Amino acid sequence: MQISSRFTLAVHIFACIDVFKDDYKVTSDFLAASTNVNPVIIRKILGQLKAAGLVEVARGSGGASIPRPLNEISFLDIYNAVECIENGELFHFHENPNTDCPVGKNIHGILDDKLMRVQKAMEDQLSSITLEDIRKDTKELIDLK
Amino acid sequence: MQISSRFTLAVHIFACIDVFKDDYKVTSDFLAASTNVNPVIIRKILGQLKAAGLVEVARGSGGASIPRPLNEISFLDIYNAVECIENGELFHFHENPNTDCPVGKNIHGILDDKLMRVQKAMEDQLSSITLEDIRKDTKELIDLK
DNA sequence: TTTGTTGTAATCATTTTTATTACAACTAGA
DNA sequence: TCTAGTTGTAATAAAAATGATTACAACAAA
Repeated sequence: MQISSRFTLAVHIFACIDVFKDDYKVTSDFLAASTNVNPVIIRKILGQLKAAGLVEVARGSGGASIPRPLNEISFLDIYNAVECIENGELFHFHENPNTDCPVGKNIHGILDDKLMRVQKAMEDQLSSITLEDIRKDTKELIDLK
Repeated sequence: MQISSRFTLAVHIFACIDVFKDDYKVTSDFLAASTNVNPVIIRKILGQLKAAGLVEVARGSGGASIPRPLNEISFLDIYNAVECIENGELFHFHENPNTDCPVGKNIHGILDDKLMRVQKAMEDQLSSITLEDIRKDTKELIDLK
């Protein structure tokens, strides 16, 4: 199954905060309007990003901001903040393989290192992309039009 | 969310077919017993693998077999056969970002190439692992005990 | 004190996964 | 040819995850 839209939503949120930080108070309603997603969903994601120290959210007065340099926030940081993958494992195993079967008994052990390599390759790529890349590309596209 | 256990199940199925091919008729019930998964699920996965040309299943008399050399079947082949990811895209986007917002209008375009790189890295790793690797490791573990 | 906002609980609809029952179609062997 | 075992598939259900929505207390600034 696909990786939850929470991840792409989170990147969208960051892009909005950065683009509009000087001209608007970027509230959950503001972000909901740009993403076309319910404001409560936005607030949940902001809560996860806040817990990971990736955004600051002003209680009461409202508005989100980014407390760190954009090049210090990677896609992997965001992914980890919002994904909540069980055990941090990308691949799901069937629960109770038959331990009386030599294959059933060993399948997890046989696959673990290989699947970990796959997951690592993906996470390495995620960590190579930062919000600074997004900022540049966004600016370019906005200036263009 | 995690990648469906259909993938790890499929690898388990291949390992069983190979290990037991000389001593048993490897039916969906046999595989269900080793994986501890319902035989209908096994038959569905076998159907997907068959459609991809990765296994042969004997209608009527029963039993599955692998028609190709193990080193010619990669994890990516299996992943593609059973995953059925929508559009083949690993990452899910929120549906209707606001096109009146410069960020909403461009977010998909901005992210596409970057997310494709991530997906590609993962798929490249998947394609580097074959059933021959599984056969070796399985044999080793079984002989050991 | 008013106004706008956040954080969060509760509920619901939808989708996806997995399990399960049932049975027609099929094949090999008796 | 009949029987027994198996596959393919439909139908249904249960469980889990996602996302939407309503509601409201807590909060902070003007």
